[in-house]
Amino acid sequence: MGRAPCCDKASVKKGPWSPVEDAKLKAYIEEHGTGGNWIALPQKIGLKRCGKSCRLRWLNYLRPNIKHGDFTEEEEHIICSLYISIGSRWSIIAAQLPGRTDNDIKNYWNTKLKKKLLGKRAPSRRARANQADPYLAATDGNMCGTSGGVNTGSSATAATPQALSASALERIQLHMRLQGLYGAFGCATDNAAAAAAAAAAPQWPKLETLLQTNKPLQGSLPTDAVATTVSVQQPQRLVDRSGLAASAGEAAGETEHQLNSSSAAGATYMAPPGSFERPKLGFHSPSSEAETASADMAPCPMVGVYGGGGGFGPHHDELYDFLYSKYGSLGGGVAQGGHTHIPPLPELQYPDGADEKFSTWAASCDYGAAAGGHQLQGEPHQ
DNA sequence: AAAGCGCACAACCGCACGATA
DNA sequence: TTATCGTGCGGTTGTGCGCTT
Repeated sequence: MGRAPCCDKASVKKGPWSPVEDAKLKAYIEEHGTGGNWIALPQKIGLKRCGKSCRLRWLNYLRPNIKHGDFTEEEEHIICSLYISIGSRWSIIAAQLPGRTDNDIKNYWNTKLKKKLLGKRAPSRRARANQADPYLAATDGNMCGTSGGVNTGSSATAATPQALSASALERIQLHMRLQGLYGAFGCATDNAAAAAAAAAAPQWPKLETLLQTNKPLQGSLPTDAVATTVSVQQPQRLVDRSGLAASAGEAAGETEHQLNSSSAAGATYMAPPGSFERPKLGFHSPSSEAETASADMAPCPMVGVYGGGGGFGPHHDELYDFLYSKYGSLGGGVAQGGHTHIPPLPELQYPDGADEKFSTWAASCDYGAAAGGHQLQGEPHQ
């Protein structure tokens, strides 16, 4: 059974708002409020607009104290941190940036920040219309399904065993880039350089650091967002943005190459010794939050805290499903789900001297590494 | 000069969810 | 309990502008 449309699409005006329409809407709402009914509002004031359109226009452009224009570095930093933590929950991110709207942040992320941090250019829409998704192509269709249509609609779209959303992949890349993981683990051929790169990479602090510099965060995040924010390490050196940007820029090409080439070539996320069971993702309770806050590096909540319902949202589960489906049958691990076609992978090998750093990362990462950690091996594996 | 292209931003679309009758 | 409605959200598309070729 379909839903009735929210308005008569034949009789509503679409497209850009005129100053007259803006003035009407603004004047009415400032005097009467929305009346709790956006659908009825346009009729009341004689606008040939859909109620949803009115709401969007008010929330994004007409309501007081809306900030437009350039984002500050601090804002960029918060967006980046929260994106890594909670994914594309723009409304939650927007709640941390007074005056910014979710739409604004979403656009800013998609058009500027993502490119700045991940160092990749989004394919043009023409290109997107004419060619397969670059990641799909680069990964033999196994790494992620992204471009238009694949992941349309609800954010709760379940990941297929072999598909990873663009958002999830971006978060892995971001996290890895910020952690300097590629320097530490991406290529085992130069351990000294890798260790140096890892040492130079920005570390991730516990929640208080962010709270101290971003007061609105406190008490305003939904439960799961708080949990996730606690669980994921915010960039520690809030002062080190230039370094962050620089390392992001420097690493961009190389990282992209490594990720793509390793993925494309049968890539070796290397399973840790022992089984790879899929732990249940769960909330980080307030009590465990207090517990983790006392640690120098806030540990991953998936370590030992799997209880309860909820979770870290579709992106986390999606990531885990992907990893699980790909490597669940390895190393004597559980073979649920019938993913028996997964080819055997080489034995686990940590690069010399990297195991300590890797386990640190694995313990503090919530991308599915908590069950023992996974490693992106730079050397292609066929 | 003009066509092609990329980018940024505004707006739309469809779905999920909660409230309510 | 179920159908309907309104709202909020995230993903996608449309469009105008500026730069490049």
